Amino acid sequence: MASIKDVAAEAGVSVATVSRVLNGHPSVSPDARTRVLAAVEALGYRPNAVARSLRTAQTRTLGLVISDVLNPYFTELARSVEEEARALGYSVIIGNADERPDLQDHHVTTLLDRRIDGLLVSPTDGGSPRMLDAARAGTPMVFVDRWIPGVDVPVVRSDGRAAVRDLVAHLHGLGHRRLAIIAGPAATTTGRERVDAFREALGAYGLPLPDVYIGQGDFQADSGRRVTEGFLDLPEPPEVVFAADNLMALGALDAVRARGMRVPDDIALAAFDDIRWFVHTDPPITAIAQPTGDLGRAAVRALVDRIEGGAGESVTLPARLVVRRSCGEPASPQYPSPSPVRRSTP
Amino acid sequence: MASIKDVAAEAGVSVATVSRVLNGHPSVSPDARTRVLAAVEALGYRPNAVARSLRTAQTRTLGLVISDVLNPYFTELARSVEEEARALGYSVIIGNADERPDLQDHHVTTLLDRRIDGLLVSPTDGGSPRMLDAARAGTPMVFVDRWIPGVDVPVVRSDGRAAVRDLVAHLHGLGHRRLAIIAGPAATTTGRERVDAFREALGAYGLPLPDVYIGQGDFQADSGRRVTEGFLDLPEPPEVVFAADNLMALGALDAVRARGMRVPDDIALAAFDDIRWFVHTDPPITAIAQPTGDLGRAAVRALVDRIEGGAGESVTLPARLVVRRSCGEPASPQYPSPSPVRRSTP
DNA sequence: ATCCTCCGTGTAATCGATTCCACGAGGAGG
DNA sequence: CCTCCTCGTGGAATCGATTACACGGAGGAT
Repeated sequence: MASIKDVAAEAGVSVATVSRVLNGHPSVSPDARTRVLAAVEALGYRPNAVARSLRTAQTRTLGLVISDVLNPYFTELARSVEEEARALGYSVIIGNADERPDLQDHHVTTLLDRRIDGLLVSPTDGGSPRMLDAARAGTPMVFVDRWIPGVDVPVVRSDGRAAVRDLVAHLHGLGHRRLAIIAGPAATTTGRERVDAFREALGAYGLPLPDVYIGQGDFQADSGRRVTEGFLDLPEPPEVVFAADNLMALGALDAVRARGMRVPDDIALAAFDDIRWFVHTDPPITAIAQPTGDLGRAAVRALVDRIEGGAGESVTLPARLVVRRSCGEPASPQYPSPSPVRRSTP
Repeated sequence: MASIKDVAAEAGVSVATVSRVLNGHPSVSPDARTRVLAAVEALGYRPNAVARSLRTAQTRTLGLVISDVLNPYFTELARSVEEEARALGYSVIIGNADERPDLQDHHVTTLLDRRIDGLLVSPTDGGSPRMLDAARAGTPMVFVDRWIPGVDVPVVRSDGRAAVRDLVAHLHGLGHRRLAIIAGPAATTTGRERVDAFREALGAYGLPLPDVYIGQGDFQADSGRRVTEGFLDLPEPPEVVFAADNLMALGALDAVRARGMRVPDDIALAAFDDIRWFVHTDPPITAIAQPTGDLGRAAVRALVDRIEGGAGESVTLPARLVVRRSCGEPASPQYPSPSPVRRSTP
């Protein structure tokens, strides 16, 4: 593959001049510029990004470590991240942690070894040593969706509290009183927060959230299935199951169906994270939708800001409830469904 | 960040010795080895992959350019590719083309600029100049899922012909005679092949595939919606719609529902590419499933083989029909459904 | 005792870019 | 006519690794 030397030889100038032409420096004569450009064209030359990165100590690359690519929420996040990064002149390398701390560590390490300019992380656990070291060492970093308390890194996330209150209001209005939740891993902030928000919202109606109605999941479909089976085996099973992510909702649906029971007649179902398929499931699933695209874009902007010496501001965006039929018929009798319940923040 | 020089200074040896320890060369005294390792530990040193790549002219990185990350089929493919690559000591950088030739070109270019060791592509179109140049220049390359005829590059894909025949047999057995297809872009091999296979299978039953029953889609949900609306507006609408990918099936479902019609009573639906949600849609969707994970793994093995000087063999794996309820009740009366129709290749 | 062979180690070249510095030519100003 | 800038350009250092080559010392063979 042609190098800058070949171009210089072909154009009859020095490598310095070639470099100047390629980087748009002003002091190059029109003549030299033309000859260099012609040589570049003739040789099909493309600058070696590896060499350039070594010299300039920047890669114009962002690392994104997500918890699970198979989760549509994260795929969408990844897509918006790449899009915004591209618009700002950066590339993105994605590392998929599959909810496994060891894999997360592996990806953080490889990304750091590649000297990415900044790191976007949705941590799977309390924080791997490698990640904390990097944060402390000053690697530009931003947490997205999930974060690690006590680490001084900007966080871009969405706040589901209001939406969870709306959901509980909706469920209470439908007459449901025994509500259960399939929680995410306690090591993640989203795992804990969604339970807290749910408990708090229930409290406002004087409803308890007994321990047996808190199932421990891991954001994967299988755990949703397992936990739901446990709920159904209870002497007094819940009337509603709220899954803390879309994959666990899928598992819950599997479990309910395997018993020959029906949603919402026998048991109601709601989920955190809205996905396109929820419109077409049987029945359509009521869910809390995050502004995923906005989250991804905001995260990239915060990170690039940090890279360029800024502070990198934390951002919190509201989630919203999307009512469908999986919790019982909404007030308005027939499809198309009424405008979703929304809480107007005063 | 500490460099190899710092480690050398700390350990009281030369950089050559440090490098030898790090790369496991035999001629290093136990004493030197210990001191180097201690220095590495003390400084938290990690080798700079950029510098290493420049010197060795290899990055131990594979590029994967896929057509659409939001399509679960490709996410699953990407996941299995990364998994296998990791097992073989490679990293993967994913480029999402969003079915846009210009974006595909952008990613191929950036990946090549980074001097990835090999490229895995699922081409969006007839082949961008950049890609063809790379193939001709000898960049190790493997096509996966889709390919470009006439280019001398191994292809790893699945053959859906047998499964399509099974599908048509199933549909014919259910009494359907007017079958339509939502095709993918004609520029892609999968776009053309699925139509051909469908036509051929219909031919075996003496059924025609009139042009009005071939809708032109682009593998995105919107096109599925649009094409289906067109079908429903026909004086004689089809009894079955076969979508050439899962996103167009989603669009078709949207369109049918918007008309207040029902699947399969008013119109039957089948899709290419099975996804987990198809079990829970209303109704569960009959689909042709590709062995996605195997495809991804085989593609990586073929590519790494090429990188290491081998020939890189093409691989074709069979797809299979998964019968659900979206085309009408299957022979056996009640859920759980009977074993899927399968064609035993003689 | 001499010579040859390893073995462990260091010096320096190298990969492909960027960029500081120096230099020569040419124009402007005194 | 001499001096001083400016401009375009080239030479060479540099980034952080790997690795060919040279070298000194130890040990074995003769």
